[in-house]
Amino acid sequence: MKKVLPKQFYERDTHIVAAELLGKILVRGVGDKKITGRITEVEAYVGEDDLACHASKGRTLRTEVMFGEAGRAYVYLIYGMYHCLNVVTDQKAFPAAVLIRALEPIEGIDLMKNYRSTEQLTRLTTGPGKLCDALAITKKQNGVPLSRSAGIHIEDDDFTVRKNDIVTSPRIGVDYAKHCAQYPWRYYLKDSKFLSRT
DNA sequence: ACGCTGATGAAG
DNA sequence: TTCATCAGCGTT
Repeated sequence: MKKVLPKQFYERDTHIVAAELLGKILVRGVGDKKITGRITEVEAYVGEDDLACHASKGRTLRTEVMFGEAGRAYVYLIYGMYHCLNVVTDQKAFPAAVLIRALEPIEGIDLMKNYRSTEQLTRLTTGPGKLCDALAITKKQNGVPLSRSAGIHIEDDDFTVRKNDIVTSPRIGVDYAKHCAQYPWRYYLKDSKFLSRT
């Protein structure tokens, strides 16, 4: 039975949310079309003390969403050309989020191929920038509560993920974050063919 | 190994 | 107001 993850799901410790998001379905509604994929890889960004987290710069226009309510989308532009999708976690006023890094495509694959301009299934959603391309996610979605009406939400379809299926590693692309760079805060499904490059 | 690209925050 | 930096990707 599919059910939309409620706000309470996100209002918990970021690492628990991150691990539990693996295997869930990211659902994107664009017009009357639907694009979905199973989450295979995520990263946790936790608080102002985490030097890899944008919130370590303090509360600014950009990081405002992370300081707000859980269960909202935090979308930003990186390297001038790619968008990244995060979901805000934990309590209000504590800035934290989970970056969605990779998906296994399920529905709307032809649409994803169009958005991405490639035919290869494994190149559609295997990276945070790629999956935003494939699902047509931009800063227009920044700050929206994850819900059906917003055109973006996450569902539980009772897919089972065992503890042994989850692997952790240091986060990608955060070498600048000093001691925080080695925190094993990347979570992914061990046997998935749909992961970002290592 | 490198260039693309523009928002962001820090420096001045 | 400029400047270096960046939670990535594709091509070389």
